[in-house]
Amino acid sequence: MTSTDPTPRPAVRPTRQRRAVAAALAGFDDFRSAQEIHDLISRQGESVGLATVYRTLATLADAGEVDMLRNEDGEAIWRSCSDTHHHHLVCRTCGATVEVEGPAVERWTSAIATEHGYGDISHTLEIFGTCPACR
Amino acid sequence: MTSTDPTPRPAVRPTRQRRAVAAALAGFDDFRSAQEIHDLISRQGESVGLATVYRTLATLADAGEVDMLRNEDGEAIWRSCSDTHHHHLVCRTCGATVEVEGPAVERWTSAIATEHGYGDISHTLEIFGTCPACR
DNA sequence: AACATCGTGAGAATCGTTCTCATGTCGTCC
DNA sequence: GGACGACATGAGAACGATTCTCACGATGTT
Ligand SMILES: [Mn+2]
Ligand SMILES: [Mn+2]
Ligand SMILES: [Zn+2]
Ligand SMILES: [Zn+2]
Repeated sequence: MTSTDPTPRPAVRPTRQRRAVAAALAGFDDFRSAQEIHDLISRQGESVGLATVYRTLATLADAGEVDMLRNEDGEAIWRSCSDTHHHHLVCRTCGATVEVEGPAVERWTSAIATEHGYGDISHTLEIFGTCPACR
Repeated sequence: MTSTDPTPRPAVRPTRQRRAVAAALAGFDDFRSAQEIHDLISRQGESVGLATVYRTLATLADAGEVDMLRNEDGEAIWRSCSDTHHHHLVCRTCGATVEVEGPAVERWTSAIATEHGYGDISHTLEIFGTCPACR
């Protein structure tokens, strides 16, 4: 009783621009803004419109291939990530990022939510600090 | 060996505008944007400039009297809060908010940070869901 | 009352992000 | 390989939240 493909997605075409964004993402470990990523690409000689960078990042984020979070100024920052649920420990100074997991925290959030009658839960959790290299 | 006042703050003057913002904040429990708060004030017959609303909210946030967080669109939203460290369980539909505390989570975040050599830690944690009234 | 300082507001300016739409590219079927 | 419909791109305009400017008002202190 295997169900048929439930989502006949329009199919994402492999374009030069998308490859450029993917390549840029592969080149750093910390979180970068769309504009920084756009600059990185330009500096590598390629040309990709800023709007396309935004569109591509949004697509990748939907697909769960990149994480997007907001810095203290509210700007969206992005980086490629593993495909499992996780959170981040981010250096406030240099941006160095560690992916962290915490089953206990996951359990706690859903317990709290249930306790108050909330359903359909999601959560955001980011830890900021100063990394060993920046102390 | 009591030290002298380390911070001779300029003293915040009690103005009509600041009272209006405080009164507006007292009128709701959920998170609202600066513009919504500005509208609330106007609707109550008073007139306070939008820039002043922003300035007052920022001051109150610095003083720890209001919480500011960002919704999924990155907009800053605000509400008055208790003076102890806490997090929020927010209804995605109506905004109903519950303040929650979790000593275990606090311990976990600092443990994780220490484990990776990070210092001077802070963190953000928000839980979103659908409240009982909205299910 | 006079003065120094702080607060306010209207509108301009910022700036990240999204939208428009004419044009380019991809995949597919002949 | 040419034709075609769908998807993708980019330049610039448009948007929208937030901040800045600066002339003017309010506060509190002597
Ligand atoms: Mn989690
Ligand atoms: Mn906490
Ligand atoms: Zn660092
Ligand atoms: Zn609700």
